[in-house]
Amino acid sequence: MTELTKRQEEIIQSSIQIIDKRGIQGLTIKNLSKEIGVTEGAIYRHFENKREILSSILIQFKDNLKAFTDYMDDSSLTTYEKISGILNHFRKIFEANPAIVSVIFAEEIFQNDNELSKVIAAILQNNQQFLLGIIKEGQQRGELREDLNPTMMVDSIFGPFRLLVKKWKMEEFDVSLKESMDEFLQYLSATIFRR
Amino acid sequence: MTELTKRQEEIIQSSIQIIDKRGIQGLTIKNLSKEIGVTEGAIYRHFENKREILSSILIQFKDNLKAFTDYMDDSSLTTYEKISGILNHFRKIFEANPAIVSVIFAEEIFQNDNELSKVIAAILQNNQQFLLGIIKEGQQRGELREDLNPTMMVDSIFGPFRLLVKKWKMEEFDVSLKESMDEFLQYLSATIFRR
Amino acid sequence: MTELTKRQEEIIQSSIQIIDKRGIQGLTIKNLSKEIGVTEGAIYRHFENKREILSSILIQFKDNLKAFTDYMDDSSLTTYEKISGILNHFRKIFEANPAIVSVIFAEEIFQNDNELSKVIAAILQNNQQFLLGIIKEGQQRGELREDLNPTMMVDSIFGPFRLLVKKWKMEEFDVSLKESMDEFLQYLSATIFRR
Amino acid sequence: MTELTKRQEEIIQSSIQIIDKRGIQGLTIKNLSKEIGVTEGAIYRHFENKREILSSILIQFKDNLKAFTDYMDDSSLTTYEKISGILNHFRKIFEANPAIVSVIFAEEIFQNDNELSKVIAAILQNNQQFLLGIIKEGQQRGELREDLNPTMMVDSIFGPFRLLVKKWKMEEFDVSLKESMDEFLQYLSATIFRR
DNA sequence: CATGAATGAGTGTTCATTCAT
DNA sequence: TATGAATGAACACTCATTCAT
Repeated sequence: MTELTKRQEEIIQSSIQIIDKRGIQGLTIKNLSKEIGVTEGAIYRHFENKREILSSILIQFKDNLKAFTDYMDDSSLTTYEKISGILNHFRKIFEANPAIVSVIFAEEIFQNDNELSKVIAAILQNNQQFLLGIIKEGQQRGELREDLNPTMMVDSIFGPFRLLVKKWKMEEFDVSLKESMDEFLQYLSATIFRR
Repeated sequence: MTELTKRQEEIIQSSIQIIDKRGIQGLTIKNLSKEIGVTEGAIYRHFENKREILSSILIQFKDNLKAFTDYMDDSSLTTYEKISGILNHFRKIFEANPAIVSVIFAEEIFQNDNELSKVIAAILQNNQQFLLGIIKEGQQRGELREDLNPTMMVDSIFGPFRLLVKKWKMEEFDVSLKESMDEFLQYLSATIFRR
Repeated sequence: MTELTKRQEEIIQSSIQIIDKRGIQGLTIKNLSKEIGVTEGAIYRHFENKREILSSILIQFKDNLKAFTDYMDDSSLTTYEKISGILNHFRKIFEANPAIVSVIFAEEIFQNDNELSKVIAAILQNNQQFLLGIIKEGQQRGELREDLNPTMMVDSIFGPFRLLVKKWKMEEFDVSLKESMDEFLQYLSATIFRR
Repeated sequence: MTELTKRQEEIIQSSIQIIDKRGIQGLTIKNLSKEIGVTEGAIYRHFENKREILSSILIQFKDNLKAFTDYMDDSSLTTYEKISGILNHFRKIFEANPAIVSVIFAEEIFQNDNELSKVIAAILQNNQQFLLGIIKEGQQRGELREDLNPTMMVDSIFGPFRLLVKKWKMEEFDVSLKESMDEFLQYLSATIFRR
């Protein structure tokens, strides 16, 4: 929502990179400022405090997602297209900025901070609700198996997807995320879609 | 492997509890010693340093798992019994000590430490290999669908399982883990098991 | 002495206000610039540094006082009129700008700075000398009791006066300063003036 | 009330000394630890934070005063003896530890901190109430002039007394505090006591 | 005149660890 | 075994001041 200045973008990007490489404990103002090439105090011209930096990362991600789901909602696609659309959207985000995986898939990072952990929880909740809607609709339309619990279906999509992404990161992008995701979509076709 | 003294057990338990409640950043020697009711120096009688405490947590968990998989290997059970056996084993561990979820399912905690993150990776790897073996056997036996990629099946078991456990924790045990797990096993029956 | 520009006046007024509200430690260039509504750098267009601001406050006060005592000197008033004249002069200054009390009656503020603490000491010294002259004259004229030590009389005027003013501030102007000062003058009449 | 350890006493004494010499702004944990000859962190073994140090100074002073006024209350002395008793008690405190004057007579120091400024206000209030009681009793007994406002009498005792003490400090103990105080008591005899 | 960005030194505080007792 | 005191490095953050624009 709020526009970020160039320096703010830079700080956020560097923060994500640091968290990715060295974990949340590695994200110190000193490390951050060194990476950017300014003094520690300079950071505080651009963000009130460290929390605000973390908060900005999450809000940015959240806004991005919101824009996507809004767009998705009023599109007339098949259930399969919708589900693969969501996963591909995430994939592109991750491919463009692999470091963000370490932030988004590690809610523990924000455990310290009540407000931030609420934002993370909200993101997760939103995603699940959004997918749940699509799945229920898919069942009504007869595109998805009706004998399966919709909530469980949501978990059986996001659960393995997370694992796939994490593996891709851990194996340092040896396998293309696209390929393993396509395989997963095929797997889904074979298990939860009707034929 | 190494036997732990009573104090060491106490330290480990308290550490897990603290990580659960306040995250890895909350686990300081000061907090830990306060929780146990000794001075900070006393901790160092029992562990060389903080790393050793973290390391002990992981090794304990790993050993426990190893014992279970060893036992499981030579048991003559159906594939369904094996898979549900594994999940139930984890479930019981988590129910007995819910705090450990926050440690085991948050690999990021150990990102700082190369050696520790290898241990975590090994645990994950072991679990996956173990389940993969069972699944391949299950396919050969004709108990599991043969048209599905076995590796993908592993992910589609562990992925949702993780989500289930996390939800159970986040919702503060409102739903019984047993119930939601049974539902998940049913879901698996309906998707990857042959009928 | 030196004429101040409008912005300089504004800076000084805001500084006094801040010291009053938040103490000397609250007077930072950041706070100051925020209060005025400019950036921090802008302050340095008008004063060389923070010291100069503090210095200006004192010098302004000192000049004001000097003008008054000069005027008083050659006036042909009774001792009572002179003493009440002084106290009323202060009273009017304080009533017009209550915040200045926190600066003028808190010499500790300037303890850091040798030069500034000399200015404060000089102001105090001047006041005392001025009042001492009036008192000695009053004794010669037979208007004041001659059995009392003149220096002690000075203290017994300025001492309670300070307390009165501080109480007036602390009680947030519930009692009128005028009233309590009149009472004090009556008290003086009854104790050090001859009848 | 709370007993202080030797180190705590040392920290408090050094703090008072530093405030005396360099003002509240000079009291930093760095300065303090340097003066004592330990590292900065070491301070925090003995006080939770800087506030606690300041707080301890005040509470110590307050307790000391309370003990004295309690003792004074049930003593059968003349009004003159009581008043001179109080002033001499303060004098001895100040002579034994001149630096404390800079803390006790500079309420501004604690302006930052709501709780601490309340303690200072309470000390002042207590003293005034205590003296007020003595004065009213003195008037009833016919030892003090009855035509003078008792509250004003309190101010006319504490006001000049403060000034006397400050002068003694500023002039670096050139004049003995005892002497100027005796002179002040004489002055009081001549103005507010009956003869 | 003022802004926006930066610096370098400093602030209070916390941390893992050590060690004499 | 444990305590109590300490260290040295790090932490997030603030400060007065400078300077190109």
